[in-house]
Amino acid sequence: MISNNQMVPNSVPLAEIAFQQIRRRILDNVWPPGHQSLEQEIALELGMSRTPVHEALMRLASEGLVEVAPRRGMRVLPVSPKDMKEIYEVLTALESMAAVLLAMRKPSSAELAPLVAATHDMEKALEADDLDAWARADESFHEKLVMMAGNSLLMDGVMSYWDRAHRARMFTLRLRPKPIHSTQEHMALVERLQQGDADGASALYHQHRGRASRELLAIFEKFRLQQM
Amino acid sequence: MISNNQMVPNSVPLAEIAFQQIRRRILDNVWPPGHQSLEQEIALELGMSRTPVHEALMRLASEGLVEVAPRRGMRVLPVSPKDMKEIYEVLTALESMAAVLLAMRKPSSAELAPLVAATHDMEKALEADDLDAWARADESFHEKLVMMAGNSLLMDGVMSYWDRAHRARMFTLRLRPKPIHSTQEHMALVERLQQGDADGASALYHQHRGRASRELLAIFEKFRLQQM
DNA sequence: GTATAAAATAACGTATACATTAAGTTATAC
DNA sequence: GTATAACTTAATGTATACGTTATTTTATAC
Repeated sequence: MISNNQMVPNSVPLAEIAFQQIRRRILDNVWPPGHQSLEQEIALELGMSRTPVHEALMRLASEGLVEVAPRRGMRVLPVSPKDMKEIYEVLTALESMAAVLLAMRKPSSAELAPLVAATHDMEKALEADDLDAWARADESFHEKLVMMAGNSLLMDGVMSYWDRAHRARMFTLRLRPKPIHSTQEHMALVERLQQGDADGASALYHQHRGRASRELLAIFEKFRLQQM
Repeated sequence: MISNNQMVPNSVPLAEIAFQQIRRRILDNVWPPGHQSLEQEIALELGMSRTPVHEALMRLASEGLVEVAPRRGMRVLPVSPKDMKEIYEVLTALESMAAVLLAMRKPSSAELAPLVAATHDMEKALEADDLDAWARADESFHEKLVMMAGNSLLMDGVMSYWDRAHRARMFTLRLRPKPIHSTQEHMALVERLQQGDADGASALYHQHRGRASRELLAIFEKFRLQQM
């Protein structure tokens, strides 16, 4: 049995692995909001020393997923209704800018085909009553759109903010009214993009995200989810 | 002589100090784009060990101010015209959202007074030909506006993106045409805010930032600043 | 029995030690 | 003389050791 202590440090830093692993546990609700862990515990669980774990926790804290209390390690942060409101406002700003940038490029229908395909996937998932598949297709639509805007900084920002909203969105997925309007709104948006109608695309996007945001926050209120 | 090695760790973490110190050197161009330093050198200069310096560098890298090359330490990143274009697109999205949020709150004139005051400071600075004072007043206007929007996540994001654009803006401050239109645009914006005209405020903000962005990029082209 | 003070324990921030790896230099062979 | 290979050097990533501080527990006094 090989038992030296640095078997595979090859090219992927342990700090990066720690970051990804902890992030995944949080996003998948394996570590639900309020969960606490000590650096030492995490290090042991991940088979590394405290150093890379500490570095990962600092990063996760700056991304708003955890808080590091002075003496009781990290704590997975809940997402309050206020947080969700703020996140959605930022996302609406960034994503509608992506729509504007894309519209100004006057994309061809060929270029927009993946968006149409994703929208069809949403429709099919809805007919099959597969909400998870619907959520995946919906995320895919928005991701493709932001990617096509051609601004990598914008893309990075959007992804970071998505992370914070992910758990709340998953939680409310089965509590909110069936998202029957989304496919129509997506198709209308694609049409505007193809016409190069930046203002129209922006307005539609604001409307689309505004509705989603309102629905989500209404559920939060309804279920008295002060935190989740 | 006291000579133990942990004299003043009281309350402010060294990693935070390292982050601030290095950030300031970069923003003030003490370490210009392209400047390289080794972790050990920085640690020596700041009177601490490599550990907190390493942590600070990771953070600075994630904020886009430096890059950590595999073996030659950190390197201060230049800001390319493409970077500036991307940063300004993101900032335009976030700040115009701030204007929308503020307008929807229908702020009183008392609340908006600081914005008017900052605009007057800009005017005075322009008359006195004091470009540094003008830049400070201009930044103050935008900062106050974003702060008043009441979304702390938005505020944090804007500040982070400002950091990246700061050096380029300082550099072009004396190369671009005198910013005589800014005060008018600011006053027009304040008027829209006071009327609660969210769409008008948003449109004006886009126009305002769009003009600034075009002017800045034109200078970059003119001076062939492939990087700075 | 309760409250306060002191001591012990535990966790993080930081320093230091170590190992891996990449770059540079030198030596040898053709 | 040039090219390739091996060795030396140096810098980071990670592990470990240490010191400080906060919390908890225990002991003592009222």
